[in-house]
Amino acid sequence: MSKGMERKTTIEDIARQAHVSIKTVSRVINNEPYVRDETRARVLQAAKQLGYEPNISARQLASKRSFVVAHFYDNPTLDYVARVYEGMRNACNQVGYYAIAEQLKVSRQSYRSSLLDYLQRFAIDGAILSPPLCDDQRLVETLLERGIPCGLISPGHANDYCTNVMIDDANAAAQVADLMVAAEHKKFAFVSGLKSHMASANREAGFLQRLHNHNVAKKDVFIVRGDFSLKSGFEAYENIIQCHPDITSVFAANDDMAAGVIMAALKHGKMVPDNLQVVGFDDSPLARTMWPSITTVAQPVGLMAETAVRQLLRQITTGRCDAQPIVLETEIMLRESYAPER
Amino acid sequence: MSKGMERKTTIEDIARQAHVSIKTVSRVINNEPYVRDETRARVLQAAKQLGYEPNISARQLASKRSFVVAHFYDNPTLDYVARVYEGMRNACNQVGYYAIAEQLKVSRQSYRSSLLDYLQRFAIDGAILSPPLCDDQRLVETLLERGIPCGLISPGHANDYCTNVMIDDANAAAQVADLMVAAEHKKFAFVSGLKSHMASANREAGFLQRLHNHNVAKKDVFIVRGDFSLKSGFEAYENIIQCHPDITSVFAANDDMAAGVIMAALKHGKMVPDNLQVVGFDDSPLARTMWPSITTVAQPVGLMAETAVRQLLRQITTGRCDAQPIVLETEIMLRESYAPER
DNA sequence: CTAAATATTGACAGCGTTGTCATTATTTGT
DNA sequence: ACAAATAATGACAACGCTGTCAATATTTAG
Repeated sequence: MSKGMERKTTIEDIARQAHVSIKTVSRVINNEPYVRDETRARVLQAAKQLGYEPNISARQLASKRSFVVAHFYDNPTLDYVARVYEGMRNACNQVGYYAIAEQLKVSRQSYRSSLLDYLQRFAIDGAILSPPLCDDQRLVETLLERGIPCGLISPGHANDYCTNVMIDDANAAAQVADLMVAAEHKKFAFVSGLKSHMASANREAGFLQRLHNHNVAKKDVFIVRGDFSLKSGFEAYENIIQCHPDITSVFAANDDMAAGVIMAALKHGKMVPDNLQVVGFDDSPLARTMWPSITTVAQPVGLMAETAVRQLLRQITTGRCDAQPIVLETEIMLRESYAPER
Repeated sequence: MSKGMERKTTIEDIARQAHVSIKTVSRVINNEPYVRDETRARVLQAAKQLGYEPNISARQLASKRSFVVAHFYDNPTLDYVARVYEGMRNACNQVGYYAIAEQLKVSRQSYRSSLLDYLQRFAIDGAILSPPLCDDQRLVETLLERGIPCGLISPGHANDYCTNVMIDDANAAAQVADLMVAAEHKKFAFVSGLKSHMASANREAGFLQRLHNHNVAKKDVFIVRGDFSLKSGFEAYENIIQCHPDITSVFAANDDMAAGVIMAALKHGKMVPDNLQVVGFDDSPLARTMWPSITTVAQPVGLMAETAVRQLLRQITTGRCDAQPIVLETEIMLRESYAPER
């Protein structure tokens, strides 16, 4: 039972070694003003030498801050939640914060009271909200009212009182158009998602606009409405091959539909990418797993979360909120479903 | 800035209301002995009435326990990690514990020292290990040496000094055999995973044995080796249809390969499930997303984690370890790729 | 050069809980 | 009924840190 527990070093140890009071050490650790540079350096060195790690519990207890940032989500894929969590952890770990995740079922009547319960039990210093929660005005207000700053990931509209982090869907889709045109394709199809989904609409607009810029005629672009499901992608392609069998290039608003397109193509004897190139969106696990693997637009979900948390922590520290949306770059993951040389 | 923070009730408030000392309240809260039943009831009632929630930080600080259980994993899918996390949270939340997750890259030389670093920074009361970490003897020993009890999820071999939670792969596969035979199929194929993967081998054995029990002749069962990838499932079926075009029933050792089988079938004009029924294993998101959706064996990953944590907490409390493996039930998720009536 | 302003530091009291140990009931054995 | 055991309770000091406020340097203004 002897837990090789060599006592962890405390502020007091540092204070002794640096010949200052524990309060001064505390000031240095917390980056507070009113410490002479020379003193600060001495303390920092002692801390480093002793391998000091602050005791979070003591901090929480004394300061009444929780050093916890929570991610509230509703019903995205677990993969998405995990990526957000990882990004949050990256930002948190460096500065002694904790990240936690909590599902909040908006569909339930009582969601607001269950949020309040939660806040009662676990004090949190900040909240990260992902779609669809980030677009729930009431929810955001509830949090802000209680003095909890919020970071929104991919909000439909940027909120003036929150940190906002998003991608430029239209621009990402435009890059896909560039790619397809560069590969000398002439006839295209776009498989859209539910029209209520703002991002899908932006992707469609960006894609069409850029094709237009490349002098692709309207008649050479076919648009099919899907619902983000694999099956709807399958049906979309059945539709496409029937109406426009000469289409060689399909861009789907998400990866599931892209996979459906590929399967339908397979059924009709079309080889991907030889006879048909397909591009998706999201870089979901399926895009990697699929065979052929799917070329897709990767959203930097983890980085978005990391960025949101960083900005949020800055806001917690300074007290000032910078609502200027931060737009992160997407990346096109070139994989098997797209062949650059034809 | 006024954070509607109506002061939370403390042990002291309860003590006052119940006319006992704070220490007695502490005893009740922690379920310690040496409290008269009548007193206990009085305290409990006061606590309930005041809506008491223990202050975790203060507890941690005073008791030097962390009330944290960590999940260490290496490289499973994020989906898996998320499910484990959810299960852990279920077990933890009820009893005031916290769950955290941390990736530990075994491939890196320094993984052991990075674990020690981690343990240095975040004291934890228990660890949950999932494959492949749960089979790393050195890792487990390192943790046990430091007095940290471990719970293993799906270990290759049960460890006598840990909590072990697993499923019965052979039995689950046997149930699949029952299902297929019940649907009056006569010729079968099994697509295996990597042979180094113990679970895959068990699934194969269980499946074959049960078919044999149903008087299916050896010649009516065809085995193809895959590597868990979708592509290998695709190739497996190309192989199957070439050698035994009359096979109507395929069981794959995981869902990705099952999806590959379905795609290959599609290419060859076979409709699923009309001309071919396919069953997978794992209940991965793909099995739900796929069209047709895949009938598969669901591992209760969340429940396994929850169970492991519960047993682990019991061990932390009592100090005694019950290494008797806990075997949980799998569930067959009937979906589109299997048609019971033919 | 001196008073006032400001920068820098430290003493000390909590934060809400648990651990230790002393104290006071209650039960048990004879 | 009495001593010895055991059950039940409480007083008080940690735990490691931050907040408050007083004390002491140092700089600035006049």
